[in-house]
Amino acid sequence: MDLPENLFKFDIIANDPNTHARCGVFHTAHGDIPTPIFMPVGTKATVKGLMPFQIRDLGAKIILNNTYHLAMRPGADLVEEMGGVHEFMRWDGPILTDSGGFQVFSHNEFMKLTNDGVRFRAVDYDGRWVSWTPEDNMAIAEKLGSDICMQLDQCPGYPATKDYVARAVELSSMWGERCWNAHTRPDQALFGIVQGGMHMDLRLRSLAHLEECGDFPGYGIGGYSVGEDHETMYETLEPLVAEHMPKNKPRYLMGVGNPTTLVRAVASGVDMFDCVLPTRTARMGTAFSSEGRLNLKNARFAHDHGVLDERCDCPACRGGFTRAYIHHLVRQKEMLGGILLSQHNIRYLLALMERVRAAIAEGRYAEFYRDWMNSPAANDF
RNA sequence: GGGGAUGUGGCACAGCGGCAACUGCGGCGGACUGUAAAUCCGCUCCCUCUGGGUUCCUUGGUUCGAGUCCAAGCAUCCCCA
Repeated sequence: MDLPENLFKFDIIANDPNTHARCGVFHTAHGDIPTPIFMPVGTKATVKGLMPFQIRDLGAKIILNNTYHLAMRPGADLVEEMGGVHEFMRWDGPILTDSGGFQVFSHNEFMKLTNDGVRFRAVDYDGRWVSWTPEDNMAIAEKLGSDICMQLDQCPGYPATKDYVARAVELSSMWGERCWNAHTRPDQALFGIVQGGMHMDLRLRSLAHLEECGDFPGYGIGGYSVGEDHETMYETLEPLVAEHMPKNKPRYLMGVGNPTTLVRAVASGVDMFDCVLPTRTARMGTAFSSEGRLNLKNARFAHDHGVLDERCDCPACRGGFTRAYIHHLVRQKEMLGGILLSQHNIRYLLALMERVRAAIAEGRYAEFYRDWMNSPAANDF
């Protein structure tokens, strides 16, 4: 395979003059990723309910898969045998695989640290104990063949004692180094992950260690949106990103998909986001809109002739599917309801990010930010 | 005409002497942030609501106490003529 010369380079196209926002392009073997960007989540090698061409038509440039889930089912060897995860799921654009650290550590009662890794129960599958080292995790990621893989990390929840978070930072740092040393696949970028909870000193320690142990082509920012309120998150997130993280590398705020948080985090200099929020809430009957969130299950939509959002160009809105119809689908638990809403919500976030990029490119992000914060939707997210 | 069965909250069902009454559906609302999630959680007789009032086809009875037992009536369903 011929690898492009600019592989994993991050070209910054514009820096907003009044905020820390920037727009750029990150180059991968399966295509360029414009930033800032939102990445739809397709945990088990599928964005639930959507065909790859539909995901592409919504404007998605990169999607997520999950190493842990795919390792459990159908197994990394099988995916490799089938030609890698792109071929397996028939998506030829960039793919980022999350390590599974989030999953492993979200069930603390079924997890224990070992000398060189973790043991945990595959609670969502057969419940058996699985042992993982950072090296194992890299081997799986390489078999899957994603364009970007994430280091194995420990994601502490909130609230957590500083001591506990400090240990998570130590462990994540050590694992980041081991992942860096174990990772060999040249067409796959490995991102380190900054942890440290709501403690600035721990965040900086985590970042410093990652910078020492390898030349990561990008950095994840983990351990936010784990139960803390928004202002608590911004207290450390904003200075961390705006003042301390390397400017020439993409910064990926993991697990955040609230539109208002996206807009604000971009102003601090975040480049990438992912979140299950648009797709999960879609399947549960919620639509994102310029009016805020709409719960399509509500009786008030039963006779509503309007589309989900007049300003939206998603298939559901372009197709003229009324709120009344989608209300009916959702209430009857018809598959199409979740499918239409998933497309709508993904499009909502991708369109938002398109406007974000345009605003940055034109040097008017401060204005965009102000307008967003004054919009009716801003307070509802 | 004869025989049998059943009547419980919007619907379907449970209940076999201590019940404002199990459960499911329906209805109303909420949650969802690197997907254990097309899931989960409330509320759903009335009121002046950490209490009170009326309920289980109707009426009467037995009992400290009846949706539950007895009697009569009404209604519905099934079988035989």
